[in-house]
Amino acid sequence: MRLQEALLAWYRKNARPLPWRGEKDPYRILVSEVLLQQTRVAQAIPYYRRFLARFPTLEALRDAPLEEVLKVWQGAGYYRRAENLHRLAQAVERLPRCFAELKRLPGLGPYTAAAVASMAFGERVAAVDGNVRRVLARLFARENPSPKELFALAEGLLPEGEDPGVWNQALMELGATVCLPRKPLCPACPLKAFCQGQGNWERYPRPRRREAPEERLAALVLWGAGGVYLERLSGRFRGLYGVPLFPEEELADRAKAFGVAPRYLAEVLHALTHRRLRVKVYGAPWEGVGEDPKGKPLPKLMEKVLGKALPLLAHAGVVPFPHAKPHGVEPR
DNA sequence: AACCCGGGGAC
DNA sequence: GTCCCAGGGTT
Repeated sequence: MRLQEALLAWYRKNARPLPWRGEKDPYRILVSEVLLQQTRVAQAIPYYRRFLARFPTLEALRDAPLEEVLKVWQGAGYYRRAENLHRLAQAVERLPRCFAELKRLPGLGPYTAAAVASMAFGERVAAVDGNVRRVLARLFARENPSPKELFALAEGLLPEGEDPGVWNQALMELGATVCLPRKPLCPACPLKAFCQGQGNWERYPRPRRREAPEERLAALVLWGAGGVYLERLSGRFRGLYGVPLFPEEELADRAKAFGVAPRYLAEVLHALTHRRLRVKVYGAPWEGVGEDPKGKPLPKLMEKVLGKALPLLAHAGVVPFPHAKPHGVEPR
């Protein structure tokens, strides 16, 4: 048990003071864990505060319209998380108290269910996130450990008679602050005496790279009375709002469907992890009634698209919104 | 187990 | 540009 004591002693001294540290309210723990899915701590913190200020309880979240939930989530990314959280609030009266049942809730996989079960309810279950995966891969010198193997290794490390929630957090904290992906601080590591990957950290876990293929899209900015045409997006960015976005080759069909003759305005590049989006932005005056995009939850890509299109449309003689001033984009 | 999905930001 | 973040879901 010396390894456990070493890590816990280190954690007590070095744990970062995060807003959810020591939190016992299961709902608040749930919100923090969902926000932290594939999201860095520093980015999640302001959303955590904002979300709980607006939706302090499961009931408050349940009674809120989805659009408002998305609005609070705007900018955090992975908007399905917000949808799932909202669905979850409407599906259960209160949060289930064990890992197996938590895992059945929408948006809760093995990691989040284990995190909530251990931190909120003290269940003795290992939470394996990206940090823990890296720590364990190095500690046990595994190049490509499977989720099953990682879970078994993590279970084996769970200390007796200690708070499993604290232990899980300690392991993650080590990965987040010492056992770093690129430049691990091995000399400062409390587990260096136990680490089988010492000196070969770059082998564990073996990095696997995937190429991000390019996707060619077109966006159509239609300017009518009162603003631009916005629709609820489906597929990518599902749940948020934006101008029509579609494969480039569909431009003619879409323009015809709207009865407009679009002209090319600009090109926007947007990189996701697995795709590089190359978006040609087209604009056209439009007969319909548009909206002010300011009040809608928009993904970053749409902010880029509108940021380029609106000043150019203004230049083309369409009346812009007061706030849609050209910011740095000079029309030519 | 393998693969797909997806926003953002640090570097 | 690359990498990966306190992953989830489907096949």
